[in-house]
Formats: sequence, structure tokens, C-alpha cells
Amino acid sequence: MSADPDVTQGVVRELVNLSRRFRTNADRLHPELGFVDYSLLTQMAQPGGVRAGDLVHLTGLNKSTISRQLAALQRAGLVVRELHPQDNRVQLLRPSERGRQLLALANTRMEHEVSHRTHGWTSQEVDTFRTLLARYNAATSPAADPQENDRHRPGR
Amino acid sequence: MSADPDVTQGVVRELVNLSRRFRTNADRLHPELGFVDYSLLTQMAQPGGVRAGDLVHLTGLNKSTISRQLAALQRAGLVVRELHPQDNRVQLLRPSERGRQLLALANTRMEHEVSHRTHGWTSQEVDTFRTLLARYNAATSPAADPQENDRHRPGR
DNA sequence: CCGTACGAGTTGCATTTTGCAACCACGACG
DNA sequence: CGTCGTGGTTGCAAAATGCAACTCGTACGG
Repeated sequence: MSADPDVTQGVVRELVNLSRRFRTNADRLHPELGFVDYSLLTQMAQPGGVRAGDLVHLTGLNKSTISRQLAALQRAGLVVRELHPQDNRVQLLRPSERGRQLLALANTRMEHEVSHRTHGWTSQEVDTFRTLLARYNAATSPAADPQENDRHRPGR
Repeated sequence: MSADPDVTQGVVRELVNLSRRFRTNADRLHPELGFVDYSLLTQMAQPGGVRAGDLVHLTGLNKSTISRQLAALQRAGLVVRELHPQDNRVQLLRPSERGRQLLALANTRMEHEVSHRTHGWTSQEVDTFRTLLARYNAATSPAADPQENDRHRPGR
């Protein structure tokens, strides 16, 4: 069950290749929405929106970075910030209408890209791909296991 | 055969999640070797080494960026540059001994990470994962098809 | 009702990464 | 040789990011 070292090595290689290209590619697909912006918008498109702090945890970015990116997104009119009714320190974030549009557009392009790259695969295979990716993503990192809090671990 | 839109959407989502975290994670795993540096070293670890221009194509980064990263790697003593015997414009790159060591170390850590995340998978599944990733990576992008040259397409 | 501790964001400052355009050096070819 | 194309480098500017210090609320214990 535990995998063959060679295979694991291969997985590493492919994951690196994938990640190396993905951002660049994403920028090509939707220049008007940087990769990080896209991620942020996606998260806050969740019904109910998210809090800024959530984004810090979700992205692993420093809260100052998040703060600034959000400011930029707001300036660009892509997000709306409102205060949490029960706690004025907290801000609730959600994409603006235009934000949703851009997000949808970006998604369409990305889906097109994926469709293209999986052209010729059986739908069985595509589904397996998705499933395995999801499982991989859902797994915990050996280190960051214990509910990665804000705990001052030096960022990148 | 051509995949269900919902599934494709799922694949996009997972790919984004994967890519978003991967670099950050990589930096945590090997702080002494930035993600890009790691990629570059990996490429030039190929027997025979690579030319700087190859790295431009392989990474999609601007050649100026590559140039500088290489300069930094050299300053750090991780790569050796020699001139191509037949063409003095070209430089052949290969990791130094120390470069290889760091690369091996980083690889070990990454493999450990992957092993951990695929804990509990059957070796069959891990292998399928690798295969599908490889196929996905090998596929061409719809746009960048015609041998993506240096052609001034606005970067990100 | 204060005063202190804490939590969520923001801002000043420095560093890193990256793109683009101009430029330099070398090789190919008429 | 003179011109041109190719492989790299460098000047310059912009974007992304981290860290530490700071602001403004909230929560609690007297």
C-alpha cells in the first residue's frame, strides 16, 4: 500500500511542474485578475462571505498582504466590505456584482483550459483525476497538522 | 468521453487549491531553496545540463528573471556555468556538488510530504495519480500551442 | 464603571520577484 | 567585413510579500 519510492518521486516531479506553470498560466488566462485575487474572490464567493482573517488562514499569506490585496480589490470595485454586526473589528467580505462577473469569466476560461488538456481522456479518467486531487488536497501536511493557528511560524 | 462540466469545474477547483498551497508549502519544506531555484536546479540536474534559454521555456519566466536567478544561484555556489564549446553565447548550466546536495535534501523532504499526504492510498492509486498528473502536464495549452517562443506576449 | 489583555486589521518600511526594453557579445551569412 | 538574429545581461519600475509597530474594538476582572 505505502507507495513505491520511485512512484512517489514521480508524483513530486509532476506536482512541481504543475504548480510551476499554473500561476503563469492563470495570469495568461485572466490578466485582469491576478492569481491571488482570483483565489480570494473564489473564497468569498461562498454563501455568507468570509472574514478577512479566514483568508489569512486559507491562503497562508500574511495578514498585511491580505489587507492590502483586499484594499486593492475594493478600489477596483470587485469586493464589498461590511462590518460584522456583532463585532465591529471584523469585516465581512463578498464579491461585488462585477467581482462575480470577472470570477465567472475567469472560471470559464480555466475550465476551457482544463477541458482542452484533458481532451481525449475518458470521463472516467477525468473524474478519477478530480477525486485524487481532492483527496491529496484534503490530506494534512505532516508538519502543519495541529490546527494551524496564527501561531507565529515564520511565513515564507 | 469529453468530460462532464461539473467534473471539469471540480478539477479546476482542486488544481487551484493545489497550486495555491504548493509554493508556500515548498518554501516551508526547504527555506534555503526558493521554489523557483528548486525548479531551476531540478531542470539542470538532467544529465548534460541545460542552457539558460531552455529554462526560459521550461519555466515560462522572463529571460531577465532567469538570468538574475542564475546569477544568484551562482553567487550562492549552487550552480556552475560553463560556455558551450561550439557557441560562446550559450552557457551550459549544471548544479554544483553543493547544489546537488541541497536539491537532494529538498527532494527528500518533498517526497516525505507526498508520502504523508498519500498515506492510506493503494499503490495502484498513487500510480494512477502520477500518471494522470503527467498526462495533464504533458498536454498542450489551447493558446500557447505553436511552440511558445519568446514572442512578446505580455507576461503577467 | 475603569484598566488591562486580547483580537482583527492597517500601515511604514524593506526585500524579493518579475517584466520590459535597451543593450552587449558572439555567430551566421551574403 | 557589414548586417542580422540569437543568447544573455542590465537599468528601471511595479507588484507581492513579510515583519513589526500601531489603531480600534471587545472581553474581563476588579
